Amino acid sequence: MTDKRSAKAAGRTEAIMRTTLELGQEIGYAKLSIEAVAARAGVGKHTIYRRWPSKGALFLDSLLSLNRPGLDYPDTGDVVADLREQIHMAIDLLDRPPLGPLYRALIGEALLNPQVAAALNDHFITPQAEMTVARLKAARDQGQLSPDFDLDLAMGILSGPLYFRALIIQEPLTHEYVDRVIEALFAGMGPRR
Amino acid sequence: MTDKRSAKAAGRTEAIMRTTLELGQEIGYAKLSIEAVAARAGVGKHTIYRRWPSKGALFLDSLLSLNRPGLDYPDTGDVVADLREQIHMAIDLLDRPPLGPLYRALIGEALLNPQVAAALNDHFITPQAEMTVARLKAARDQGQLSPDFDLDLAMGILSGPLYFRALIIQEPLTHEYVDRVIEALFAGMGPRR
Amino acid sequence: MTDKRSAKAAGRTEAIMRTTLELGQEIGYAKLSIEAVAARAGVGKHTIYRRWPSKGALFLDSLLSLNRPGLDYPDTGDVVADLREQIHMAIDLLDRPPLGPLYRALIGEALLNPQVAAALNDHFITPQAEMTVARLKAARDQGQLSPDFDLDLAMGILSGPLYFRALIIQEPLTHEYVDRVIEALFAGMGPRR
Amino acid sequence: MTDKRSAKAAGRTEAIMRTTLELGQEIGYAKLSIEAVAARAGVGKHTIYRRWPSKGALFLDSLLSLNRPGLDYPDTGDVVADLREQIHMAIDLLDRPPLGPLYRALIGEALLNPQVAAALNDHFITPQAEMTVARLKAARDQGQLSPDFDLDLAMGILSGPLYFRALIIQEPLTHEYVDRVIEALFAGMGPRR
DNA sequence: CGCTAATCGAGACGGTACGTCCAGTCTTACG
DNA sequence: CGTAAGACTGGACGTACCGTCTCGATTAGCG
Repeated sequence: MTDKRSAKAAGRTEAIMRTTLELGQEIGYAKLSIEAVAARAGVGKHTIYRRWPSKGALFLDSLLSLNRPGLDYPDTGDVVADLREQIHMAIDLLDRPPLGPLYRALIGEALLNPQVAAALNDHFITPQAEMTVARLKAARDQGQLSPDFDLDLAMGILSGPLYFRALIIQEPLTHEYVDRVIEALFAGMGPRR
Repeated sequence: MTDKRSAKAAGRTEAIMRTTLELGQEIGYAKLSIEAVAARAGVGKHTIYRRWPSKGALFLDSLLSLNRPGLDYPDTGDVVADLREQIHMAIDLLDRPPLGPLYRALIGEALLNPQVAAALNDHFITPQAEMTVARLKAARDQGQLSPDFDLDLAMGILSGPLYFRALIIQEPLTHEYVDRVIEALFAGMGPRR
Repeated sequence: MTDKRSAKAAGRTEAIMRTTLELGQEIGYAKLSIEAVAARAGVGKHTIYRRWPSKGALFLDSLLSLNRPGLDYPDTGDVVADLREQIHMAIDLLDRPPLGPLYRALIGEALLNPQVAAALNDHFITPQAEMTVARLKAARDQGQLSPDFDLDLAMGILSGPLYFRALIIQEPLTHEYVDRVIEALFAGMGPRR
Repeated sequence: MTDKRSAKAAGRTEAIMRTTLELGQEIGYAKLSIEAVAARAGVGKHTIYRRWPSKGALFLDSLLSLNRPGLDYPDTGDVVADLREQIHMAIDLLDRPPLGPLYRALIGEALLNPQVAAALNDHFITPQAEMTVARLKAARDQGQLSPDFDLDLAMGILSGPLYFRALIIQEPLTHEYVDRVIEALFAGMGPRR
């Protein structure tokens, strides 16, 4: 039975993060200000600064507090099908409203602020990547992939094109594009197989 | 015969961009301010706002004014060798100091500011991608690649992992990693070749 | 012919001082804030900080911008009558609303802030005292006072009890009290006249 | 026999006041904060607020806790000598470090805060004035002063110039100046006795 | 002597204002 | 006319204290 103090503080923390997401959706991350979050949440600015060192850190935590569900990787025995399934879900969540624009802004902030980059990696990118790697490793262990299969490289070839298309080219991701990437990853693209 | 006025204006424009890069290297893009650039360049703020609508736009132009050299794609007849050559040069330029951190910040800004994103795409990303696509197309036309070779997909699989590693994972790129990506692109990664 | 820039700036300066006095009368000096003055005057905070280093300095200037009138000393030939006349006017102005409470607060601020104290002395207290001393000196030169009459001491004995009563004892000043002080100054209070 | 509770509480009260004076001397009254006093004294803020309603009240009490000694008026039979003696002592205490600056600040606070003004009057100014008045009254009763001698007026003429010089003009007080005021009080300053 | 109540240190909290920085606009004076 | 200089409004920054409010953890006399 946790103490009442924690209960109250946790409630406030949660309220701040909820308000951050709300405001973030309304006006966008770039125009978001700690001042406005504090005002909307009915909270003193210090209460926010006590918990997070910067707007980016607050925003990161707020986003991470959402996407706990659905991270788990299926393992049906068919590694290709599992990858498709999981990546389809991931892009449906991260590349579409309401989360898509916020996640894009979060990565933008990470590129400007090393602290945020480090936290983002530790709390989201790396765990996510490790799940993919783990699933691939299981497949390799089961003999579905060659013994010298390069797990990290495969992970990069799976994720990279999607991030590139979503963030750099700024075109929406489709399940079809994911499938083509997966296909290419395993089959290669010639010349002359 | 261009008038002297233009000459003077162009000189000023160049001076502003040079100062922007200087300051950007000293204090980082995030802490850069138009105020500071104007002061350092000995220029009125208005003179900057007359030329660029935002810090991001100024920064983009400043960076683009640098890397004109070396964009050209070689065509030795060996598409794999040419890709390696060109991509090695590209990452040497864009993923290492002094340009690396600035380019990273520029992409961060683009993710927060759609105008900058559009301009960055128009003036750098797309032209660069098109050169890769053009080189691949030439190879396809010469029969080195299968007729249904998906040019855009290949370009995404070449660039994506590099951007992913550099920007998201934030690990430095190596020639060896580039080579492994190229290898995988054409050969595929199993299962069972 | 003064330039237009000064005209505009001067107008703003005056508006700020007027607002300061308004707010000062409404909520009192202690609760006055630069923030509130700026908001009410429709002016950026920086515009105030550019002109005055502190709330006290702003308040001092604002008050001094008012009481230019009526400082002049009469000289009817009768030094006692002239002192009465002038001092009555002074206390009517400085010890009664609307100025009284503000002047009291100004002196309070001066006691807490040496910069304000110095400015107050230079711009009000000393000039005022010098006028009294000058009137006394004229009287001495005309033989109405003894040649070794101590001008500064007399000025202190005239002003001191009034300030003491107004500020320390905090009882209102009356013309009658002024008259008794003047009477005592010249006649002495015994023992044995 | 007072209870032990009081003993401990009194110790804490005393510690707070001691800390207040310490900090007041180090950084000045203006920069003093209840927060800082509490931290330095190792005491919760509440413990201070439970005892004093404001910074000014705390400071007043802290100062008053010091100058218990030396308030007593001598009565040697010679009223002039006694006044000199007592006033010399008073200015030596109140117009010189370490107490001088603090006393000055206290009066400044009183001018900004009516509650402090009232408390200062009740606990220091009035008792002190009454002692002077009492000593003068004794002299009058003994026939050393004329029967219609105005006691309050005399007190004002004694104290006023000293406060005026110390607080308004901000020049240090000297025994010699005190003597000249006393001399003028009794003898008057002309014109033509 | 043990128990209820007060007091305490610590410090979180909502709030106000601070003094600074910069954005983006506007004005003036120079060349 | 374009410019350097810089004043201007406005908004947010991150900090400092205010005075209030829990928290447990000591004490306190009272039963």
